[in-house]
Amino acid sequence: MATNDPLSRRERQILDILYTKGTASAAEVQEALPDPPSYSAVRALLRILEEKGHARHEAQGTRYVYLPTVPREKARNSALSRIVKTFFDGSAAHAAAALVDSGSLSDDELEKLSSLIARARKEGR
Amino acid sequence: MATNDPLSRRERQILDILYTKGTASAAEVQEALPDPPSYSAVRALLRILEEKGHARHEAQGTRYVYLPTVPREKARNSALSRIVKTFFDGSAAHAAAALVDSGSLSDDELEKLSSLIARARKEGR
DNA sequence: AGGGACGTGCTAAATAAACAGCAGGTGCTG
DNA sequence: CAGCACCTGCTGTTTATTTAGCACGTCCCT
Repeated sequence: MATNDPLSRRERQILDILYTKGTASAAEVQEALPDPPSYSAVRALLRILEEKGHARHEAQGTRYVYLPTVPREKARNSALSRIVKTFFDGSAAHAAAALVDSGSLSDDELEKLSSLIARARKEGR
Repeated sequence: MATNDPLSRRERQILDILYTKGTASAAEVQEALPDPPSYSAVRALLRILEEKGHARHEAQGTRYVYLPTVPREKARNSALSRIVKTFFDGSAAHAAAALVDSGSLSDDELEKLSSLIARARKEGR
């Protein structure tokens, strides 16, 4: 039931894979894992994640696919806010600036972001 | 020497504290730690972080202060790119949008960000 | 229907992480 | 200068994590 208890290294890695892929079978998790352990080790970890309430499985035909219980959007917001707190002295603005400065945004993306900001400024007043 | 080996739970917590505070004594780390263990346990962890090359200490008067070896800016960029990859399908733009949408930016910050984007668009062409 | 490929549940063993305690050293304070 | 408070170095033990192995079930293919 808990959702903010400390995850072990492997647990974190697996959960990240689930968030990246959205959904994954045990075999997919295994191959996405760095230094992949045995298949049954992966399954054991998945079971633990389920027990802790971070993941669940759905029967898809005869096999299971695993997925995170906490919705992606929630998880990503809390991941962002953790980073903001740790590396940007709590300033989301600085973090956003770092992303813009990273140079990985296309011209088109920059334009869209710009209009998003314009909208936020209107709403915010 | 290594900088991208898997850190254990406590190691990561401590390193995060060092990045948050910039610099910290063993005692400060201890009190910032959730569920703080004994003082000597903290010191043991700090020693491990040093061995792994993630932290170092400087003698300040008679005691030590600890600090990360990897500069904050580098660490934060790699933290950001990890999140972008995991939660935003690799799109830094989406991540930036999420930050803007978080509503935690002041009007002033929005304006500054906007002009930063304008500059990026000029340079980027 | 037999055999192979692939799935699951469970459990026990090896490895890693986390922890606390002790010995000694230094400086400060009364 | 004796005692206290606080620091460091080290080491052994406990607890959590990570892992592999085995038994069994199901589907599919020939």
